[in-house]
Amino acid sequence: MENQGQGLHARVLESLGPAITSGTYPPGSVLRTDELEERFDVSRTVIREAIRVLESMHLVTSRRRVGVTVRPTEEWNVYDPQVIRWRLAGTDRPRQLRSLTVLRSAVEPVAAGLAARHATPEQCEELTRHALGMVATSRGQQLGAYLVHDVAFHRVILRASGNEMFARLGDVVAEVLTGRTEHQVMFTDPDPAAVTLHVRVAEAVRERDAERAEALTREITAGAMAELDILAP
Amino acid sequence: MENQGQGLHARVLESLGPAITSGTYPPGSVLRTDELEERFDVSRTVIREAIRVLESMHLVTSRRRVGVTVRPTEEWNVYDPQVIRWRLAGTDRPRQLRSLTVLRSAVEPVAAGLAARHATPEQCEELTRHALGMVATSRGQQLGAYLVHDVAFHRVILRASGNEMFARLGDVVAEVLTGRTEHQVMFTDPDPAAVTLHVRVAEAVRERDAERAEALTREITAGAMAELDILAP
DNA sequence: TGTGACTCAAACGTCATACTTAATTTGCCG
DNA sequence: CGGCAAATTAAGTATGACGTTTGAGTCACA
Repeated sequence: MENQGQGLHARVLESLGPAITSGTYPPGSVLRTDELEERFDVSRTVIREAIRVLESMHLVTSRRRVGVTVRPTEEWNVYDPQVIRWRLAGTDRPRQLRSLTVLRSAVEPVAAGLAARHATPEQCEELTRHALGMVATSRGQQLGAYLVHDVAFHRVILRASGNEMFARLGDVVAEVLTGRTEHQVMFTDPDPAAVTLHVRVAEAVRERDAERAEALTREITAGAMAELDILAP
Repeated sequence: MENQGQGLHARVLESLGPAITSGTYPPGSVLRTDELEERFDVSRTVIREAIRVLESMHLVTSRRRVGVTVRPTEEWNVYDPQVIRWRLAGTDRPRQLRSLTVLRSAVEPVAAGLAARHATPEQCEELTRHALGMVATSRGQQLGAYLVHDVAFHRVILRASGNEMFARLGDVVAEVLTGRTEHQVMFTDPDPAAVTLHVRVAEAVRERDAERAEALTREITAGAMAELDILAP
């Protein structure tokens, strides 16, 4: 992740954002700028800029005479990568991982189907390389190296789909995969069946078999959901 | 849409945002704050707050000694509702409508399947009501009324899925549906087959038949893609 | 001629303060 | 009791001063 921008306003954000998304300030809570000013020991300017950003994420609204109010959860911009990161780092990480995994299960199969139609030869090669990398690192507690290939594989699929909306979910998928490895502290090696599926998806894309690429990816995401005890849709 | 926030910074945003997303300032362009200050005849405070928001959308980066630089398209937060709205209002609206429709085709069927499992009786009732509303307004140039029911129907599906990520796509779908009606200036009444499909989806959800709800919704989104000449995945 | 360190200035970043605007509360008066 | 007006409060805006980073140009030296 490239985050952690410079500047005081970023520092304030990195404190307020998680505090809001984790429920430290539940919806309806009111913050006052001069209070924050004092708490962070920064000028009004800085606080206001941070507030503006939170406002653009629909985490808060700012109204005269009343203060900065935390908005209800349903209104948050849950697709904002920053918000996703904050929530994954917070208390409802499990819930967050589940909803993101369901999203994956909807998007990735379709993306794989499109990738089979649109992937460039270079992308096919990348795909194969990462799938083989997964095979090579799937045994012997090389979870770190495995994760790198896994993330790269899914990123290529999403990018190769040719749809920019899908492509931008690469970061989200990366977070989910990383989170899964770190969270459940995968002591065991990855499921061999899943590894094989990735290899076969790479094959299907290379052979321009959209149907098969989609179906195989559906199996992968179904596995991911099963891991989190989400009943298959 | 509830937008068009108050305040000067919002006014600046509503001018800069579309200008950037439409390519008036292509990636790599550099803006200087004092130049903007003069152009909009507002204070630095206001400009800086607008810049912070654009920065949080990954539309620009602000660097010392160099100015505010427009970032490459691939890095934009294309899921930000504001950005979506700006792009839909701009020059590459057709391209935008296509990628959003592809996203719909991935998400909505899965959402419908989940809705069949999780929808409350109230939601089932809403669904039926809007489906019947679509039937009632599907003939005789009542496109406005039809659109209202159509949007509401899809919103309920997404919300009833129980997945917050899906639920938040309600606005996006609304934009797409509205855009379709307005853009292609639908003079003709809606396709009767599509109307029927909505009724059947409502039925399937009511009867808790996830498989059927998903399959029927897939037909709906396939139709939407066909309208835009997107080859079926 | 090429390279490296040094200086300078441009542009953003931060602060302090004064003033403006709008919404809520209070309280007066009918 | 009800409605309207004034006071109050907290955010919004403007402005001048100063700090910080960093790109670019310069100059000396090998």
